[in-house]
Amino acid sequence: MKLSKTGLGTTKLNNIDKMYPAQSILLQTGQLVQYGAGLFGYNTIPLLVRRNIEKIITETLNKYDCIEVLLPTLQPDTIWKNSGRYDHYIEDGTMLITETNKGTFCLAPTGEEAVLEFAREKLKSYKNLPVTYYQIGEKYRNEIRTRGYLLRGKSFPMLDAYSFDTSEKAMEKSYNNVREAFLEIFKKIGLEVISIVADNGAMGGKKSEEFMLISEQGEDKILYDEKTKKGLNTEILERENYKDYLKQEYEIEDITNFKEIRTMELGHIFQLGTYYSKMMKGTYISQEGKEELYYMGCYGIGVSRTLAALYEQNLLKTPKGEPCGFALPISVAPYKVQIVAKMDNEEKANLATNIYKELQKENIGAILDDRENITIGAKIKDCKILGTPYMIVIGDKQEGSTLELENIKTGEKETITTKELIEKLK
RNA sequence: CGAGGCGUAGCGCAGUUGGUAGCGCGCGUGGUUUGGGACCAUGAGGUCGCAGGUUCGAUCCCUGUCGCCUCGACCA
Repeated sequence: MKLSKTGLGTTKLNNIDKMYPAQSILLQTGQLVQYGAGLFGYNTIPLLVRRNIEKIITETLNKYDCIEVLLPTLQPDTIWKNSGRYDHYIEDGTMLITETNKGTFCLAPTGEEAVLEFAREKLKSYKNLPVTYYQIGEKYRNEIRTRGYLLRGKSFPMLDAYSFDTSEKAMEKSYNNVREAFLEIFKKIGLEVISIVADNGAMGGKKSEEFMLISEQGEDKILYDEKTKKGLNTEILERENYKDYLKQEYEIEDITNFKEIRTMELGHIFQLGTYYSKMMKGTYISQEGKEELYYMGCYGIGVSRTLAALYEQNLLKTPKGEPCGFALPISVAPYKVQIVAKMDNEEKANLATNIYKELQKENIGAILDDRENITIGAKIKDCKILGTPYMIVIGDKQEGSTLELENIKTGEKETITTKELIEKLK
């Protein structure tokens, strides 16, 4: 990507939001644009980071034998009336609807109804099971109160997955399969996420766990024990028989050593049992020729929330402690290296352009800062604002074709040839 | 939905004890610059969120309303 073609100018940061500094920088620099509470437009780099997160999700889930599908986000109201959730979601204002002369349509806040419609078409026999479907799609929730910009919005991309099984035991197996996949996904993205006991709601079903990132910016309060790495959402304590629940399902007997910390919920998984399949008549024919209900599980990852968490976690600060940008992990950074060059010097401009072309040839994402009439100092600062992990400066100090590569996060510098650079970033 | 805060130029903010507005950054033009956000000159850009009321006159006072942010409640 050539910076001169992106429409991005330089922006001096000022008065950064203390609560969410990284997102504040994204907004000030035009990388995110806010349209209203919980409604955002994405400029190119955050969008590509988001795609990379989605790519990690899909590749990992595929590896774990999950099947990618796409369900409509605009759905006829009938499927919500069939499940019995229509009135509930309308009353509490969560679901957005559109009235037309052909009936009422719902913007889906979640996908259980739609996926059951989908499953019924094909999963008619025990021979078709088990199956775990998943999709990444925009979800719409008219949140009463949005929070933390991307952390809780009204329109947001979410990964939602649903497993279909013939028995409780099989459901548990599918659940654990997705659970493993989720842990792998967060690890690949570069976020240290813990899984903790969550409330499984009024829906019945046995287990439910949340994938939490420990962060003061989070809105959840959990009790966590660092030694055993076990934790639970404090909402559990409101249940009558929480002690039995913790003991039976999670082998947690004593929580006196657990400390209260704040976290961001990035993922949530549930064993649903037959709750939805009963309500929506989701059945298959068993080996004995009988009609039986699906055992279901459902699983979600908030993609935009994960994106926001990623930026916030990789915030850079000046020596004085002022936020000044971020350096994204190489696994999700769409552009690995930024080439900052003195473009008014033909020799240096050519060197920069050649490196850029070589990297392109090797399919390594690179940014060439070819904007004219911007001082090199400003370009160097801009590198931090875009989140590029590595930087090459071709300026007055440049001699020959040996390059100086700087790791933006650590500030470490090394001299390197173009060949070595390609090897390193491949 | 309860409580608090804030709406003034693209962004961040001043300000007017009532006489229709400024600063920094950014943006345009000309020139000098170019290694950790350069400088000079010059220029453009605002129904002071919206609607009523009080007043000779309201961005400022009053009432209402909308929007945004935070705390709480809520959160498949």
